[in-house]
Amino acid sequence: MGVAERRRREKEARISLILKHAGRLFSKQGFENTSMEDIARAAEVATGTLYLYFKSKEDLFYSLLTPMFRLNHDGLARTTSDEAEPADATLRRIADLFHESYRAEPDILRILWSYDAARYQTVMSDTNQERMVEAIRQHVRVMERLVERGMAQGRFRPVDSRVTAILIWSMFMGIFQYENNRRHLRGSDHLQETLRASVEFILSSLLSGPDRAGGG
Amino acid sequence: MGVAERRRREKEARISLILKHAGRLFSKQGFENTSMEDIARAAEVATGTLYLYFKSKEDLFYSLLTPMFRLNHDGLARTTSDEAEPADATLRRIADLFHESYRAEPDILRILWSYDAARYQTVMSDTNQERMVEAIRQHVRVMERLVERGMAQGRFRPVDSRVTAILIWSMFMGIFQYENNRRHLRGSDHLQETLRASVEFILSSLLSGPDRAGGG
Amino acid sequence: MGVAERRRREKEARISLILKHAGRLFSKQGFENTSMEDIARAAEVATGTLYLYFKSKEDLFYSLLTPMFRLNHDGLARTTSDEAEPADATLRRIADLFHESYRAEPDILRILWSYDAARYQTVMSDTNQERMVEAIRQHVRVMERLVERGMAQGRFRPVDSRVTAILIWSMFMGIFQYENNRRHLRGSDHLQETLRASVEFILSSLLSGPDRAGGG
Amino acid sequence: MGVAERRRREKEARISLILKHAGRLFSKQGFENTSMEDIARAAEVATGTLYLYFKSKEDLFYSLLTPMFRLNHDGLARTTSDEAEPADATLRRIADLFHESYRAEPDILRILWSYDAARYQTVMSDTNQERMVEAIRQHVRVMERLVERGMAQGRFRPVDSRVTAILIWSMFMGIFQYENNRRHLRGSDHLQETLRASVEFILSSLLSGPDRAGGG
DNA sequence: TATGAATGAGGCTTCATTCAT
DNA sequence: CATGAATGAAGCCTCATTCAT
Repeated sequence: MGVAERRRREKEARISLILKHAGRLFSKQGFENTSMEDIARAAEVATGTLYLYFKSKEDLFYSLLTPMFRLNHDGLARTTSDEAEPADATLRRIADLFHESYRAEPDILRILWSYDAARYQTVMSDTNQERMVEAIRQHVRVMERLVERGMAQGRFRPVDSRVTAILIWSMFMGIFQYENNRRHLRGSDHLQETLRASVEFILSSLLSGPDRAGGG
Repeated sequence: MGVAERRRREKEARISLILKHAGRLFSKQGFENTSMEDIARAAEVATGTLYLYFKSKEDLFYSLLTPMFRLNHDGLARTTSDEAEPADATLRRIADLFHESYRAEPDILRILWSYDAARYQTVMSDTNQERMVEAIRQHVRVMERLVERGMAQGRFRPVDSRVTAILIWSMFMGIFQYENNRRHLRGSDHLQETLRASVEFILSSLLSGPDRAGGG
Repeated sequence: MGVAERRRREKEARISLILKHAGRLFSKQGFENTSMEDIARAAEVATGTLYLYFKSKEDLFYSLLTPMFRLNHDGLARTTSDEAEPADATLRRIADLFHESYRAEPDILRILWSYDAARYQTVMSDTNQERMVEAIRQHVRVMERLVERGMAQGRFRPVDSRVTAILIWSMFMGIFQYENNRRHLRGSDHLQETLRASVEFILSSLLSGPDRAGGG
Repeated sequence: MGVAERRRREKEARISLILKHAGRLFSKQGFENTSMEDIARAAEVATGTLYLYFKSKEDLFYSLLTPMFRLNHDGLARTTSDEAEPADATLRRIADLFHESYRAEPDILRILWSYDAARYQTVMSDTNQERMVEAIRQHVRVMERLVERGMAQGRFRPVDSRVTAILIWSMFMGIFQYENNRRHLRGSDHLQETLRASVEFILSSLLSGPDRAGGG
């Protein structure tokens, strides 16, 4: 009994070990430039072991998306759950949530911001394509509801909440890409400060009347 | 002599034909999923012919960056050359310039917005890596000077011009990525309107005093 | 002691269970297309268990030949033991014996008729190769003695008993192959009737004088 | 012009060289035990070259069937075309035709006699399955018509022509298998004499009245 | 200069076999 | 004894690159 339990835990540990290294390699080198042998070597298992847990290279790649949904549902939902909180405060916390998510699992978030539907079409099943898109859509919807709340609270000037949500989301993703390159090339890490600056920038556009803030 | 001249022109035409099809295929299918034979077939030349003009697949890929610099130098420089123009007007024209560039050469611009230093490291020489980075840096610098001009003109509120330039640039690139996916998945094309909305959003943050505009 | 006895019986039961499923799979899918895991799953044991009883996949395969020898020794010997019986009657009973053997253990007989020395050379040890060949040789010898008996009885016209035995044996094996394909492709089962027709055909050639029969 | 012609001839020569060695290896070692590298090495070409001419290992295998149909249509049709010839004489010539075919292309004929519908199902497309089956069916039909002709000529006793055709065909294929094993194991080659003996055996069953012959 | 057939290294995947429990 | 997870060699196939014409 105890044995079965241990086995199960070891199996899960091994799977998540493989996923960790796979995510790291996939996001660093891309799907095509990462070989199954690379992953096996990094995770310190034999090539064949990968196929005990994943049906194919694609399957392994897709499995990385699942944790992303958890971030999505749990994290974002919790952060935005307090409807009474001023929208600008919530937005600041969202930026920090993204930043923390990045610190915890950079590879996962990178899959999100570098998602290219046209390129992944060849390597993703329709189902996974759809899951991916749905994850992004939900993120944008959270932003949209937040903007609406800000307007309802009288703190945000009236805007097109849908378009504004897209702008905010795009800005965040663009920052991830930019700062990631900067860190890779320069070694300097400005992600958090740029994210925060972007929030102030956004708020200085959205906040109405006396709340209007000066940027970062 | 006339013959040599014709030969030279034919050669250049052939090269640019190859580049056109290569750019199209690379950006549609990615670097690794595009074979040299794919390119040869699309350009209607033999496989071996590619190697007359490009030393390797990488070399061919890098050669696509050159036109990007032209956009950079020629287009952006010209668009921002009139120092007397109000910065907000210039920014609106920049957004349209980006949009036109995308219409003319979507593949080129995509290389820019999907640039991932870590991923390309394996497939790019340091030299080309540097050229790529320099291109982006110049773009950001143009934005930076524009923000500075806006402040000098008294039209923009005082901000950190460097950070703000990064935010603007990141927002543009994020929008390209987002709208490109949306178009691929939904078939609807909102690129120009989202770009324009982003400019108004930015300006509603930056413009000082009575000029402050309501967003898209 | 009773425990040891039970253990022994369980072991034998397990071995013969494995052999049953192995034979079924080998003959349906061929040696190379049948994996040890296939066999383990069919026999409802673990993969490793197979290696408790068989040194290798080859060894397992060879072990299937043993029952074939039993058919050979026991069945054929018994069927042809009555030296006083008219040879033609014996031949008819041999055909039925083959047919019954096929019904009981189709896989075993198939190994016999599809035996290809050149192909099996790579996968069989010389020893097993020899056992296989010896089995076939004994079958042919039984036929040969039968033909000789028929001639001695004055019922068969004088023929080369060796060659005739080969012809009969080849005909039987050819019929197995042909009818097996027909059944697989058409779903119709003509094995027994074709075997019987072949016996009558053979007898119409061999029987001398007034006994000469009309075929199938 | 002459160049194109030479190229075409070289290409065909290369294809038939590959086919020759592939056929040899496939029939000696079987489909699964023959690797593409084996074939490439035997034909003295690179692995990739095989894929210039054949889409897959299966495709290469199937391509071996085509020559078989030529034997079928051309050879058998020609041999049996003279409707006035006594059926027994024709049968003797058919046996020799088979023997010659075997001498010319043993691998091809072996594919025929070792054809196992159940086994090939996994490795053959339905189309090729059907072509294979059709080839065998045509062979049997030729035998059937021959038997009918023999009866019409009054040389053969009345029999079920269909069943008799199957018996003859099965006998031939069984002999190929048997003699091939014998030659492989003993080094002695009795194929032709056994085939001829089988014809005499068959005729001693079929021929009516005074023509009835004594066996080999 | 242009061609495209040929090359062969490298990637994904399967599976016989081992071994710790 | 029995298990089944882990191993890693080997197979099929692709494709960047070369070279004879």
